[in-house]
Amino acid sequence: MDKLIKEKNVKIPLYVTVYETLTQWLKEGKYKPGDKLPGENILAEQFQVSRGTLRQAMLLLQEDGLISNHQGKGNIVLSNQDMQSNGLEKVGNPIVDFCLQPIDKVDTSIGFQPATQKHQQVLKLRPSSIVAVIDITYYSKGHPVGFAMVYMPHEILDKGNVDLEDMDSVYQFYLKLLSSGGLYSNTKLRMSRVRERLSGILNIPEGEAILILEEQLYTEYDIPVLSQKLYMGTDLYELSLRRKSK
Amino acid sequence: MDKLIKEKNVKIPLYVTVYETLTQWLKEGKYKPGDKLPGENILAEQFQVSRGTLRQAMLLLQEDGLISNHQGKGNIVLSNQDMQSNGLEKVGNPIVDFCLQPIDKVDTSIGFQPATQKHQQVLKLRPSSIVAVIDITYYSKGHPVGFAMVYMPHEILDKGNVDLEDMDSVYQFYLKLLSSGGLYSNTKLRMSRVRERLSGILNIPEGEAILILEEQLYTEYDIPVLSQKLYMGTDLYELSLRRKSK
DNA sequence: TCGTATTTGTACGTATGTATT
DNA sequence: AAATACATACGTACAAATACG
Repeated sequence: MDKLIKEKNVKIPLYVTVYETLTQWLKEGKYKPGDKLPGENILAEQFQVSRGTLRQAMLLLQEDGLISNHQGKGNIVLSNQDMQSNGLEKVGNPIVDFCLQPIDKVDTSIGFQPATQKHQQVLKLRPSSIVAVIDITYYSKGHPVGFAMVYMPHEILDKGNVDLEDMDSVYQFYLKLLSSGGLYSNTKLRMSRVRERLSGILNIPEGEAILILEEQLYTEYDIPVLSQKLYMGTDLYELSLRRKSK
Repeated sequence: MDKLIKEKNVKIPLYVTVYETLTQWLKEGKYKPGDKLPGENILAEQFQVSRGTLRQAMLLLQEDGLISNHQGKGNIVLSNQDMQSNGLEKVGNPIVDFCLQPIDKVDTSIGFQPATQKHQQVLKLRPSSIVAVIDITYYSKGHPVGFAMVYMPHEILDKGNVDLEDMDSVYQFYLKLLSSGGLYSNTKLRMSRVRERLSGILNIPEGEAILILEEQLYTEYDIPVLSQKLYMGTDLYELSLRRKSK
């Protein structure tokens, strides 16, 4: 379990390489939106894999929203490939991903405090535990546009071999966590009013509306990794996502 | 294609019934968070299915966030089952689903207009097409809390056998569409300011901030079903969703 | 309209690889 | 080192939806 952030293994399953090839084909336009892909039997033979393996690749393509499968019809290339960007439904860094202006400066600071009762709950900590509080301010063109309050069990930071004196190293660790894979979240999104402290940080008058994203991140092992509150200034953010039917 | 809204077939695949049984077991607490489920071979034998079929059921459980699979370890029951509600990542009716107060009244109206250039694009219509504009106002405790502008190709409504004089019938059709399955969306979420018309409808002063969700819905066949803009009043909404790593 | 061919969906069985305990 | 458990991969067969003559 020492590898919260693990390197990819070199071993790549067959169905993944097939999936990657097919993705490439679609990107190249070898098959265009509306086209029917060759039948699964044919493709399987072309790739020299069994049909089952090929179907695993198809499933990945479908999850990406690249194709649509239908019994009797075939596998059809879909047209909405523009929206391939990382939507909100994927774990990432919304403050950076969805800002309408490029983030060009980041300011990080870190502190430590005993776990509050809420932290004990959502981060599954003991009362004696220490929680790292990472504050991150995001700037665009010299102005603050977003702010993050990240709560992380000290243990996690500890295992990450982070230099707590080097703020850049702390921020990089945070980014690496977010992109490390195998994470999922409980996320809540709402609007609220800017209050005292935030008003100073984001340079927004008190009482103004602001977008708040609050979430807990867990590993695939169900281990809490962090809890964070993200503040995004109005008018500067547009969150995109892909929704699917149940 | 006449069945944009289709009834479920009676035929239920084996792996789905297995999945449903397992879901039931977890709900009943037969296996608790942190527990390891019996091995796949054992479960397969219990259900009298092949291991492959059982694994299809496991995949569904995993997608629901109910279990986590790990090679060599087993299938572990996860703890975050509270958040089983329909998150924003699933197609639904956010104005109703995420309002902190219960919606107790809905006011629907409908009109028709030629497809604008934008509609022609996102709804894939010809210039001569007619678009239905459905306006829906949502009330809670006598006050308007949300507003929807739904644009739908006339064709879709037509196939739905909707009584255009009966506003309740129109709204029910809209709801049925949203829950009909096999849909996906391109969704954008942002904050904006209340302007003239909306100010009157939602009874909010002009210039106030408001949450806007704008999206296009498509069928699994890549056919545009509707384009809509949802307005949700501040402080009254909290959108929850589940994010996953790529 | 009705078969028939095509194509994907479901299900089984088997074997081997790889991670964890 | 060995046992256990999930992951990958192959092959086969039939069912069900669709397309087409």
